[in-house]
Amino acid sequence: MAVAARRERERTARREAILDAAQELIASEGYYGVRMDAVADAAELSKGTLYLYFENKDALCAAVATRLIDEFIPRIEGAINEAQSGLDGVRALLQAYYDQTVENPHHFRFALAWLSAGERMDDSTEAFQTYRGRVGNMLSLVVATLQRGQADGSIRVDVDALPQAMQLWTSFLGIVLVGLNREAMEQRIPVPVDLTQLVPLHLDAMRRALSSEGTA
Amino acid sequence: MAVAARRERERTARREAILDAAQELIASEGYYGVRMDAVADAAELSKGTLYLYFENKDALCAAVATRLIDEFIPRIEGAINEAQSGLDGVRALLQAYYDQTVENPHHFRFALAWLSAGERMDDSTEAFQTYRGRVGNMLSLVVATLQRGQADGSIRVDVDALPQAMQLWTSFLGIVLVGLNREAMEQRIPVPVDLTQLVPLHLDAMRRALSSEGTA
DNA sequence: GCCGCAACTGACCGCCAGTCAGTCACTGAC
DNA sequence: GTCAGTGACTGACTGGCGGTCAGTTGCGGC
Repeated sequence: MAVAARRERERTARREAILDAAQELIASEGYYGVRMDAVADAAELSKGTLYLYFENKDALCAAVATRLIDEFIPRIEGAINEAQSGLDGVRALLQAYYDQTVENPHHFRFALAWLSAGERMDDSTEAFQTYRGRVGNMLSLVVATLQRGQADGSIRVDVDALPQAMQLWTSFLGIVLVGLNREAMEQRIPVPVDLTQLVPLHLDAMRRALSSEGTA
Repeated sequence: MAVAARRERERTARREAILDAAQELIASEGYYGVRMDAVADAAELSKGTLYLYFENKDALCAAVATRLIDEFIPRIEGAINEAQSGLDGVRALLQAYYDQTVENPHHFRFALAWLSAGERMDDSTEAFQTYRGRVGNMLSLVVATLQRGQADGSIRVDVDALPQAMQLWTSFLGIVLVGLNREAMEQRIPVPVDLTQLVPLHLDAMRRALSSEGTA
């Protein structure tokens, strides 16, 4: 059936077109500002059609976030591979993740909405499963980099790589969150502080915490 | 005018009653699940009346969050004061904040919504100003504890206390965020990990990063 | 007894995610 | 050639919720 094959191609093309439209709108309006009507308009479709391709708004957003992660995981891998040691690799990983996220913060905003929404976000859809897989890939990168550092002697070996990776990643979550809204934050928080130092300070702290130097 | 004084008392009492109702509903439904109609019902008022006491939902939530912070800042201060050194004080502060937040996570969820909502949350209201003041108080506690540690020699002196406090606090944000949803997270994240270690691991990392030992 | 004023009410509005009965265009069978 | 079947698509509609405002109520002062 050549027809079925063409239908399938057209279907994925349309899906991509919807994602293009959604991604652009998210870039200009932010996750919270996007309306499904606007996505439909931009994709030159009616709103009902969107729901033939994505189960709901969250699933659509998850698909966009997956795309974004796919774009920048290779760049982060590149940065890690250039590092001289595992410990330097950790620094490179975090810095690359931060730089990428500042450049395009939308995948991060989505992850945050997911984490903080608790039960209110429907994460049972297929698009979400795919997204979760990507999050797993990111974490695997962190674990692998820690293990590399333990193997080459730059990172202390008296902790398990997996929980330590979670600590590393999770603490960085907060740093990125505040770093992203640096300017707004400096006004919002009723304390005069220069947040440009936040990332370097945190990287230093993590280096100290992870370095094999100082371990008996 | 005794009448005016009584009116004033009644007005603040009513405001407190609304806050009571809102706080209870938030505790059972979560910040995202609370509806203004439900608050009005619980307070035995009509919805319109709520808006005579609070400019909008965000302002009401900010007022509830302020209450919650007011309840537990003293307990955190107590924990800090019992610590032997500034470095121990940092540990005590974070641990106390974490324990309090696990017990009643709603102030944290609100802070998170504020931080991640960006421009979409109206933080110009008076209730919000008050709330911001409380956030400032929390941060001041962190700064003071760091300075105490620098004075007593337990914390390294080669960094400024204020930016370091921001690093400390901000990185803890992520830890608390994930720690709060520990069980859900362990299922959600596609990596088998025991998140109960997260907080102790982070406290150890911070101790290493801040300790004066190891500094030239 | 009546006026003024503040508190309060609840029907109503606008916004937006999500739905579904109906239309349209194409395809393959005869 | 035509006609029934099928999948893609449509857009008016629904429901939920934050927020509004014209109208009501009742207390205090005169």
